Amino acid sequence: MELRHLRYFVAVAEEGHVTRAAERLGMQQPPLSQQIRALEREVGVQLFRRKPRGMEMTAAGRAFLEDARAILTHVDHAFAATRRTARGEQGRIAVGFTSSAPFHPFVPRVIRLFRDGFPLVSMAFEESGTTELVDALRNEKLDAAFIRSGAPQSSGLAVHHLLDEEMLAALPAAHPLARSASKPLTLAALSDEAFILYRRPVGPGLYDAIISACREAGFSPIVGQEAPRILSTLNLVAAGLGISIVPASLTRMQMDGVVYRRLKSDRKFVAPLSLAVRWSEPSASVRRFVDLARATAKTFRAERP
Amino acid sequence: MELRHLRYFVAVAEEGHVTRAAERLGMQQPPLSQQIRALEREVGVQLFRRKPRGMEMTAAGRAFLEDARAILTHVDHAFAATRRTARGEQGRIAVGFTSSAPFHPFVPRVIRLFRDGFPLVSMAFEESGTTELVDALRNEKLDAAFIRSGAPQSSGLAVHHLLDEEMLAALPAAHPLARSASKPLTLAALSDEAFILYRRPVGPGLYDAIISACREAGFSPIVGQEAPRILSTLNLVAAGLGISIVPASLTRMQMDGVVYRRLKSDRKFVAPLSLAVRWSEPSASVRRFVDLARATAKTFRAERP
DNA sequence: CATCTGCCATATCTAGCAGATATGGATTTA
DNA sequence: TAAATCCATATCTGCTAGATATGGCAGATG
Repeated sequence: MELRHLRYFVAVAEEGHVTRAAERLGMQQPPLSQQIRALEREVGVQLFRRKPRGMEMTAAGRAFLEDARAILTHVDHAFAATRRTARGEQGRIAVGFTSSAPFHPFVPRVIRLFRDGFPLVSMAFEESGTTELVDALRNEKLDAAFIRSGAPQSSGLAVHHLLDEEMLAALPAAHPLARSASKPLTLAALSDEAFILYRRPVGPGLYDAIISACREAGFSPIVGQEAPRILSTLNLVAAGLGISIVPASLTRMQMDGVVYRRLKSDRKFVAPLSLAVRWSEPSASVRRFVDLARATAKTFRAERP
Repeated sequence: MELRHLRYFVAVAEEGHVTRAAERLGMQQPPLSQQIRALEREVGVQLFRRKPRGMEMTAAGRAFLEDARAILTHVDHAFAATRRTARGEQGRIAVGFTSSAPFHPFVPRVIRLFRDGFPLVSMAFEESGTTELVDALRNEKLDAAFIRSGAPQSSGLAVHHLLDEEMLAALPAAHPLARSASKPLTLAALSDEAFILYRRPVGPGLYDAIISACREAGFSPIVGQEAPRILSTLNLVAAGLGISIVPASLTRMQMDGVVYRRLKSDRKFVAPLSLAVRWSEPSASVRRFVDLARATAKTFRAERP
């Protein structure tokens, strides 16, 4: 039993006439007659009554016609869906991001654009620290992740740098350095402060960037507290336990008791935002997502140099 | 593209290994490899990644696997459903009956037995006069009908006699002849009465039977009223406009103002109940229904001779 | 490092069968 | 009654699915 039997059966059922059905199928009547017979023998049921002027379906034939049509339609739909999947227009993508990434208007913008462009691709989201995201990528639990690392030393992953975000000092509102609103601070001015930093094993990217920048400014920062999430960091600053250095997009978070200050340094002090994916054979949907993110980043950077 | 391509694809997808899938399918590895290639060429999508130790599905391949499985399952179900239809275990049957037929316990019993025995056969019901039922049978609107005729002269129909039902006189409660409860009436005793009869074009079976019996008793009945339905007949009797002769099962209808009397005659005065179907190629479900009705009638007659 | 094993791909051959062609039988139409 | 219509059966032929032979590559083993 093959699909051609179903195609032949449907044609004869719809025409009610073997010769006309054969024309429609582009073949001769006798073999079509024989194929219908073969089908009846295989099902073990008489599907048609032969009349002097055509064929009339039995009740069993009518029941089979419904199924035959549905099956042939399903085959067409299966082909189409498979092609859409291959083109990245359909499928599933699991995206992760660090806790600071969603504050940046870029990330929601990429997600919106992707959803608008590929409505048949279902998206799942996960928020975690960088280390966990990298593991999840490796384990194929996630397909892509927005992270704050410039270039983690992770084999099997491709990290696409998207953009850099200015880093600001986050100070307690009552801090003396919080008063001069218009003058950027030097890092050196913070050398005696207790720093509240994002926990390194969770977010190595930001941690390392801050340490490195302070080293370059001539001091090793006093780490007073480590916080498990970016929001905990700001909470501790608001409580007056110390200062921190955070990506500028965190200012979108109206946090009482925290004042943000720009930083002046010899080299632009920025936090990178990158998209990490596995090197090994990304699906077409993932490739589409990466391409869109990179194109959007390019546009974003052009809009605000 | 044929079903065998789907069968081959599913086997390879499930085994993740061409050689093992070929064994499972009872063929050699090279032609299976070629057929998978042919399928990929036809869909225009890479469904597998070839690895040194087996095959790994792409995202498109995974999408296609779901569809392929569903299609193959649907084919199996289509065969099974078609066979069930041919055996009369599935399908549809439209049954009609005259307005007096459902009062007989036999009819609901047949319907219940059929429903219990063939739950996959859907049933539709229609109530009408005999003439209309016969037309509907001819027009293939109905598949079977319970009628009151013994043997209508209708070409193309087969009429299966099921059982006979005693006829009773239906009298107004205040009628003088209503008083002697235990003695059967002779038909001759009703010769001066106005008869209320079921309209002949609607129900020729009962009408003719009554006229014929009266003729045999030596008189021609005075037809005072004709009624369109059996219930109308009893309503007019209750109103005192005349008497009627009705099948005994009508006594199950508790009608105020009507008294039923048995009739005494030289020949048993009965109303037949028959099942009519088309001669031409009844579906298996209809054949099943007829067989069940006849077998049930035989049982019924044995229970009450 | 060389050799072996495992596994898929390509090439060639052969048998089976789908479709073409010829013919026949039954019914309907003119 | 003859011709037309329409499905069925028989025979033939070309195509392709599957069998067989062989090759290439990667990984495992000694």
